[in-house]
Amino acid sequence: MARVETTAEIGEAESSAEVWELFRTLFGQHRRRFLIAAAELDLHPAQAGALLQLDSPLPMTELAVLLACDNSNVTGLIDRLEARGLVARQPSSEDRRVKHVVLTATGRRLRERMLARVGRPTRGFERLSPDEQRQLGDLLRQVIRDDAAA
Amino acid sequence: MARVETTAEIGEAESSAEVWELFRTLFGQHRRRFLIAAAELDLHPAQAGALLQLDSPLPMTELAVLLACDNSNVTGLIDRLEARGLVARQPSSEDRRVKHVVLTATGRRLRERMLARVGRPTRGFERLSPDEQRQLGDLLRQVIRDDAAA
DNA sequence: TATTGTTATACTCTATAACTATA
DNA sequence: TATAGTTATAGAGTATAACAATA
Repeated sequence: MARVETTAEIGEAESSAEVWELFRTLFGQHRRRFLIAAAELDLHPAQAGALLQLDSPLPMTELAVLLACDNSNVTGLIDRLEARGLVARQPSSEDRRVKHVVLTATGRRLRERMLARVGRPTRGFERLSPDEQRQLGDLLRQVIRDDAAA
Repeated sequence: MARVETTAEIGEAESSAEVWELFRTLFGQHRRRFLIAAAELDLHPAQAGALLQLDSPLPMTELAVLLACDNSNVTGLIDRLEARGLVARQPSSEDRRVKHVVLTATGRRLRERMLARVGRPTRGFERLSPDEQRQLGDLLRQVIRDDAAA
């Protein structure tokens, strides 16, 4: 394995733009894995995305926010998942306008198969030492926290 | 701002699965930003994705690989981008079966507008100290390298 | 009045299979 | 024979606008 010089060793400053490019590279690779995994399970990308979001029941509107699509799309999307027996609509008892989308047992199994493909760390992450895992974890938590800060 | 205890301070081991979950969180946020940015520029997600890939000219087939979709989809996708004057088909001089997709001046400008929305680091990344930038950069390069290792 | 979810419409995406041109 | 790209087709995704039921 070739030794890779770090920016620290070279003495150059690492810009946030450079780090962002590395992230975009990983994003792209993950997106391709996601699309391939969805196709293997006969799910369209949006369907696979919805299934992954449904860790717990969600109102239609919240699903639309998470999928970053219009409310009206969710109706058809859930119609088709429902027709395949993967989800069910559960009217809310608090607000009769709201319907919660819930995974069926079949839906949960399919979600698990999807997670087996995209929910596990890649080799690159697994090969990090315990100390590096901790470093990376701390840095990512910091990024997520500061991204969320209004 | 509340102080956040790190795993190091707590003394627990950080698993690669935990780190992967943090990455998936960031991936979801980035995907939503991407979809919103594409909609703002009147681009369908696949069109925006293609534009971003076209930093340099690419054969149709390679674009299909990068977009993780069937070859036949790229034909229609590029048809529509071409109809909007964003890209052009350039027959290869080496292999007359191959066509390279090239951005027009208009296409480049639109790509730049897209990059202005998703090609810049988020606040969380910008707020990392120079030392943290270097740490994160080194860790991500290591992950990308080991992911790529056959 | 505002919000949740649906419907109707028009256009785009996506995979499959069959095809043409070139290698 | 194999590969690059296209065409045709069918089903799904997507935004917009208009709508009913509920808040």
